[in-house]
Amino acid sequence: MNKSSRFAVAVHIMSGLALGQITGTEECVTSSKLANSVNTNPVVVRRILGVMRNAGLVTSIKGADGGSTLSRPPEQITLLDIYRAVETGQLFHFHYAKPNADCPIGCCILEIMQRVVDKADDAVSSVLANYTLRDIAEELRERGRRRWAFLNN
Amino acid sequence: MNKSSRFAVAVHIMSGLALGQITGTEECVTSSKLANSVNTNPVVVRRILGVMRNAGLVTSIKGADGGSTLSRPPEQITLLDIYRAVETGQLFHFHYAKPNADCPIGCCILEIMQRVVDKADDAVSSVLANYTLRDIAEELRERGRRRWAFLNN
DNA sequence: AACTGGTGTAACCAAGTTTGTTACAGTCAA
DNA sequence: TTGACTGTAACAAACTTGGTTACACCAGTT
Repeated sequence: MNKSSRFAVAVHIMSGLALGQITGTEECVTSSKLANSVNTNPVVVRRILGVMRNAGLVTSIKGADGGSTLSRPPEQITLLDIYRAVETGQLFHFHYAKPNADCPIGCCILEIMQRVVDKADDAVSSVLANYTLRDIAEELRERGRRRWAFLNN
Repeated sequence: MNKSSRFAVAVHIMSGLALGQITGTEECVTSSKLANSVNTNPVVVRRILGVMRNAGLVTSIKGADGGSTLSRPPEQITLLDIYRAVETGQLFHFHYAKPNADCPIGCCILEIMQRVVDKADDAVSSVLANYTLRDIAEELRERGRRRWAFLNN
């Protein structure tokens, strides 16, 4: 499958924005802070933020005290939105040289497989559509609380 | 997602074996013929056949008049079997540097995402499990018949 | 016994992808 | 004007993928 971690990193970043928002601690987060959380370079974060921005999921503010925020409330952004923004193309790839059309398999197999792939894509989409950024941010907050409680015992 | 076409090529190859089997025209197919249908190099086909063989889906015969056959009847091989054989690892990858654990997001996000990815994996698996090689080979045969009829009109 | 047409597998290359990095121009608030 | 940001280009290193050549081995056929 996808050897890219972009989706995971994008979810991480977006969860960070959502968490800052629902806790009211930070509405506008810099790429540096996000990069520190993800453990990568700020440019990598900005690259992904750019994709989110193009998809209308994120708004960025330039200049000092700049940073990024979610364009919509976190309950209105699903993992499917992020997935669609970050992953182009379908789940499986057919990009090898076109099969031999003069052959009972080559002539039709791609068409048949396309139906299967479409169904698989749909299945993944409906799973991802079930999770909103609010769900994830709430869970992160809850876990944070428990962690904090544990440290104070 | 996966930028590899291995799954599609593997399904193509296995469908070829299945079609030869249900039509009774060829029980044992050479990598050359398969490569001609896929439109690639025989070594590429043999590479994938090797994976299928390791998964117990295919039996190969060496020497002149050699080739490969399905190890089980085509109705007992699903696209999920092929997928599992050919694709290692899960649907989405987390392989970037481990997130910052001293952070309310970094500490927990991977665990949360893992649950999502598992569900997505399951969803894809149940779609793929619905298709057997017999289904596909029958459809190829049917299409072949129609094609033939059209040409003879 | 030699030939022929297959398999299995290693080695290599070119192309593409992905991530990290540096560099730099632009923007905005203090 | 300075400082802290963003956006983006350019580049490199690592890895993956697919195609190719090469070659040892194997089993019928002659």
